[in-house]
Amino acid sequence: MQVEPGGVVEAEAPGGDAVYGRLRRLIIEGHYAPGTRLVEDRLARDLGVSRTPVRQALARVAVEGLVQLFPNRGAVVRTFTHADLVDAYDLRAVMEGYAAYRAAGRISPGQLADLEAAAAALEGSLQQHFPTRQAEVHFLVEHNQRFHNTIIAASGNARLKALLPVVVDVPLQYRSFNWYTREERAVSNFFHRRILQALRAGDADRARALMQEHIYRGRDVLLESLDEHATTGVHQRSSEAQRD
Amino acid sequence: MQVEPGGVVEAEAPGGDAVYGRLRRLIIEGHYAPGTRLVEDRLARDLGVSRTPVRQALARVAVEGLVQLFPNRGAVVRTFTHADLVDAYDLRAVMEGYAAYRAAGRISPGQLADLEAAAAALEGSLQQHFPTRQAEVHFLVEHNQRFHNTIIAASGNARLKALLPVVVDVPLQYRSFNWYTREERAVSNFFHRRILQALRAGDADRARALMQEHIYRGRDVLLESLDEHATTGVHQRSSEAQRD
DNA sequence: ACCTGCATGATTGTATACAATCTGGCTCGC
DNA sequence: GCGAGCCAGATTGTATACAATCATGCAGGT
Repeated sequence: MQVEPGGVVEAEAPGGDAVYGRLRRLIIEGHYAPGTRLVEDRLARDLGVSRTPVRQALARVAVEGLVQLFPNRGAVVRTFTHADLVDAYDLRAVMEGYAAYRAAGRISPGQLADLEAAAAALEGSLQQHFPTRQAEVHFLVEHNQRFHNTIIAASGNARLKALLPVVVDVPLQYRSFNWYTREERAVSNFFHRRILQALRAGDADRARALMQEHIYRGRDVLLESLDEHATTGVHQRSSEAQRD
Repeated sequence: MQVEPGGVVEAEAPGGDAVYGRLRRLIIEGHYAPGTRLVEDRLARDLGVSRTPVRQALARVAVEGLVQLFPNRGAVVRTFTHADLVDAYDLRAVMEGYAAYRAAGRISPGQLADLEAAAAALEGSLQQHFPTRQAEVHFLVEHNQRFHNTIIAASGNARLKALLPVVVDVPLQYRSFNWYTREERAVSNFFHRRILQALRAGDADRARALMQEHIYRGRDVLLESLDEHATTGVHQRSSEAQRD
């Protein structure tokens, strides 16, 4: 979540450099596929700057876990094994479940309205026509993030808000499978509505349970899709770097 | 936790630079107090390297949240408000509670022995004499980390293991208050024993409950101590912006 | 007296040059 | 024919120089 132009992790951290945000976005959106070797010189040319800010940005995304750094041997876009994805989603379920639990007692009317709007946008998108598949995924990701981010913000725990992007921001390439079928999207919308309802009622336990199930469902769909396609370089050996 | 010389956050990331680990340690151990402005040139001289690796390291600790970066105005060691500490400990309770829950079904005999040893070391330290207060705190921190890290490792969730240091690694300055009184240390040891017992029995729910209470207790003691001392720049509102 | 605007010093952001290290293939010796 | 050691290319790690940006203090006008 939170992949804004100045896309930052720590709630505030506005700066450092814009290169960081650009690189982060490129990785998350899949322009550099998992397993790709990131040579500093090449990135520098791609981004139109020198190696210095590139190195900076690489160090930062490495802390987030989006790339792996090998001493004296450079950076590689992190590949996620099956187990990695399971771990990430399990953890996310715990953390966002906790966020929903806390949000139940604190969420403001304005935030409830935001949730309502995001849920409605996602529902409306089922009838909407998009020029490209990519545009559609972008739309879905954006409003889905809005929904989840609003709940996280409503939890009132700044640390949680700052930390969750690191858990959630897995390359889009993986996540896009979540909405592969219309049926799955309908199920997802169903959970959004139920979560919203629980938050309105102030039912913390139920909000958590629903959120956790919502996330677990996302995990299962993702893993099934990956197993079917079996491409996408999920189990790709890191030694094999794609040149372009 | 995990403040080893090569101290890294991502489980693997061995390199990048050693400067990162050193800077990280300096901040965590309180050599640079919260609120201190970190001028690159000065750090470079302190660490005996040029500004380049220092910048690198600053970017990384900023992602972790140990320092705040202000564009064109440099870095400042992060100050923790009362609310920040509450948030961090709440989150830690959730995450480590989850770790304990999972560990209950998976922990190995070897890991149980490690826990036993760490708990025994902490208990023995009550009768032990230390040359300085600092040496004592170091000993306590080390074995306490060993205890907690073992459980986290036993949880079998790599992502959790990689992420927790970011939540837990708050400047030592704050944490050292946790063991201010002998009584508090005894209580802490009591919980270690009970947690160990629950893990041995494979009682996941109980392990989680005990771990959470253990952490909440740590939080309370810390906050009370801080309120009493009221020094330490906790509520320090330096010129820089508070969080949202 | 106070506010505005500029000059100056300090500090960050970027680029480039060079040293250290690794990878891969080749030769030489067995 | 085959393996150990070395040489060359590529790439990372570090240092230094320079440009861009910001804070501060002072002067001058209203």
